[in-house]
Amino acid sequence: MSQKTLKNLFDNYINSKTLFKDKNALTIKYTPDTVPHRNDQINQIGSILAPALKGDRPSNIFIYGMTGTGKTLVTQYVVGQLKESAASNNVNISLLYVNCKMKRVADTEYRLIAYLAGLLGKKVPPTGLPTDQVYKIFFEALEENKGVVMLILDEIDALVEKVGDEFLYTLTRINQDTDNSKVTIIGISNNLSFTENIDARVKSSLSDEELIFPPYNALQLKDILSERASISFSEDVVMDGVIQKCAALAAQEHGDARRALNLLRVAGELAERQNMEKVTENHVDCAESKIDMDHIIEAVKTQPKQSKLLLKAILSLTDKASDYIYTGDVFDLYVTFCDKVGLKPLTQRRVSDLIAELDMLSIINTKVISRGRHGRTRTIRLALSGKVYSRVTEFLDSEFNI
DNA sequence: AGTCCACAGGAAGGGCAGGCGA
DNA sequence: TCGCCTGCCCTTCCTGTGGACT
Repeated sequence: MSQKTLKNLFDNYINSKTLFKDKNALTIKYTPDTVPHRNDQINQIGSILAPALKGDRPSNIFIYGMTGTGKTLVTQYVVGQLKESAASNNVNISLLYVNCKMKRVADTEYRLIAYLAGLLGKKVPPTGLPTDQVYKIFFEALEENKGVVMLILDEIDALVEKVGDEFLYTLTRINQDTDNSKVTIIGISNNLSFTENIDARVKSSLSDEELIFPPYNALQLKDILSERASISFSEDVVMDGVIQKCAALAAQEHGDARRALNLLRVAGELAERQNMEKVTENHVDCAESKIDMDHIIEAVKTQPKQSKLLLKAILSLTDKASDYIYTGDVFDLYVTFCDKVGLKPLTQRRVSDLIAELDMLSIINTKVISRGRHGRTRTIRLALSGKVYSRVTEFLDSEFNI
């Protein structure tokens, strides 16, 4: 592209009519004024938390539901309203919200407690202190804090899976071990069978109250989308059927509202980029494959070098063999690749874990099988197809000159 | 019925970088 | 500076195992 045409492109962009009024309303950060189809849950959580307004400690709550069923949104909505009422009645309520999946922020016990202490205004170094020291700092901060503290632990299942449930036990004991503080823990989990694997003591105190958020159906998704679309798009931009299609696609995927909103937003962006005046169903189709593709490509790009090389070995083998390939073959080829690139190969044990990680990311599909005399192993198959496959191959080829 | 393969995957611990207080 | 602490990545060592083969 010459520099002149690039200037034209920018000029065109500035002069083109934008399809969006307020794109924010289609992102997950946006908190709407009302939450449709969640009245029951809002009222339940509201009545459980209401004692906080009189300075009492509400029961702990545990909330389950698949991604995009409104758990976080509803919780933040209720807690936000509660805080407003508290403020106008001169009651002190503190909110501590953490997403336990946040990388490098709250993905270990130490970091979680350090982050929480930070929210209460106590600085804790990112590393270096013994864990009990960090707890001590956090507890002191709680004691100094007059009033009820609402501790919202979002995606708590991810953290427990990673570091165990010990920290939950410590947290649930806060109210017994400290004098002034009144702490209510609100746990939010995507995993419905989460509490099956945690300590019984933790379980009983953590889930005083349990709530399950059912998936949205296509009609409910359509309502949600219509409301957000009217805020975010200019008038008469979204064609008939677009919202219905987004809702239907997301409903197939366990009723995930986040997915539905993403689809609509990306469809709008695609239409805008093509200088179209309307968003059509066709754009939704494109949005669907774009979202999936971006997700995978991003995952591949952010892998460490060893994983990328391993993936390259898997790609090369699947090119040749039409059927499954096995851990042993992959490891051998990976080692020769390492040799060529001048990288020290990892052990088979470690590679086995890396393969499991690639499986978790849905880049490959694996299954543990027994081949009788030929031992137990994992069958590995690429989970990429078409455009995604060629983009990944392209990227890995440019990364390694083999 | 017993053997044995080729790994899976758990447990423990080493080495490193980053950070603390003394 | 030193000793001690952390998380993270990795290795070493180990036990477990489904089913083809003997």
